[in-house]
Amino acid sequence: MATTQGRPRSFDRAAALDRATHLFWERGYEGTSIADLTEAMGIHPPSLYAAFSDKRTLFEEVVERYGATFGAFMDAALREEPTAYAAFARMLREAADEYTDPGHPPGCLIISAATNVPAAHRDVQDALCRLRNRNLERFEARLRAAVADGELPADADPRALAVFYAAVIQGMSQQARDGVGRAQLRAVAELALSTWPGTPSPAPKQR
Amino acid sequence: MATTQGRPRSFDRAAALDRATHLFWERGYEGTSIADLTEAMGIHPPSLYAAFSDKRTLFEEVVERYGATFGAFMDAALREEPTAYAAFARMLREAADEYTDPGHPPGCLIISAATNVPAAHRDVQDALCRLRNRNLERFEARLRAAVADGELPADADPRALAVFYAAVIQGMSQQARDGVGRAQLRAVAELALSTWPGTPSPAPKQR
DNA sequence: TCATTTCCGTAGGGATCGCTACAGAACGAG
DNA sequence: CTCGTTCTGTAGCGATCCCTACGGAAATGA
Repeated sequence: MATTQGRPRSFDRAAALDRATHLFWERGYEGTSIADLTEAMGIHPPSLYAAFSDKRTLFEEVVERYGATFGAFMDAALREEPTAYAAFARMLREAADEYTDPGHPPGCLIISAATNVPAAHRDVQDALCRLRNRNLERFEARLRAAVADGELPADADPRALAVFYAAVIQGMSQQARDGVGRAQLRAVAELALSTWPGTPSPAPKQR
Repeated sequence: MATTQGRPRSFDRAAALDRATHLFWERGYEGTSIADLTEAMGIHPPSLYAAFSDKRTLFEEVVERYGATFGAFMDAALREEPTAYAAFARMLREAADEYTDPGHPPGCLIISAATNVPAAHRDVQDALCRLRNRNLERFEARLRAAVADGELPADADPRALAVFYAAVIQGMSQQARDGVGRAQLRAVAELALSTWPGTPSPAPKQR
């Protein structure tokens, strides 16, 4: 009964979604046309619309899948690491590696795929903005918990630290897209970590 | 002799350029159409093309003017401040104020106006990328000079510091576009400054 | 085999894109 | 005044945008 009736789909839906992810990642929502997508998928428009509804819905599915795979390292770090410092250290270091992985486009799709949009498609921009701000709130919550736990001093500002680390990560994505290499992004991660409140200034290679 | 022949232009070219700057700043190159521009300028397409050649050339003039006005604070800080620390401190603090100025769109046009681009217009994206990378090299040159002067320790890494501060500034632009306020961006600037090599880690108040 | 269901390729619709041909309008020069 | 020059509005070009109507093709179920 699980078998579908009618003519079966002649292409691999998951592979097609991968191609779409790659294109949206590289050129953004507006920069990727249906013609680009169908050409990369090796299909024709009606097949795309039958499988993915429309461009907007396809993009949503791409973003969702991106968050569950390439973007999952952030949630994992926040969830798995025992201390806030370990979580942010892991996030920053993995971001440096992830954003410069030669196996896919540089940078982060959620950060860069919908920044230039006509007024009619503002909702796409807003959707990614919401995802970014949700991440920012997760950062802040984790840092607030660290203050409550005593891991961070009582006068530490969780909101400011959250915005700072989010800004560094977004800046790393932009730098990766501008061609900065992995080693330099790793150095950026270490510099950002050296601001951690209470960290002795002789960090890895100081003094 | 300075008087022009023929029918005079019926609109203020500088004011029209301001409107164009505002639109490109807010929606980016691809997100802004000729119809958007002519409507905001209160003119019709032939007038725009007579005054600004074409969309690409208009955008270049907008970028140039932006760099000479809103974006000039970076060059000014690097040129006018006596020490590298003072230069970067001023840049970061002025970026926080500039990117959240309610008098114009949030963030930086050069950072965010051409990130999602179809393959055919890649050259616009590349032009802004070159501007960003040129800034990055200026950062590095100033930091390298600070090492040579003895302001920074000999084992400081000018390239890594340059990428770090550039990333923070780009991240601040993105955060401003996502709605983060001026006070929080200022806090981000102070956190970024606290990584300055040799700075004592407790730096709640500067100057 | 036949009916049903679903997908595929062709072909194109309606809207918008950047841009421009054209003719009339507003100026200076003579 | 007329002439030449430059700008302005109308109107529309070809290309591309996202999307879909349509009929044939390929599968299942009877």
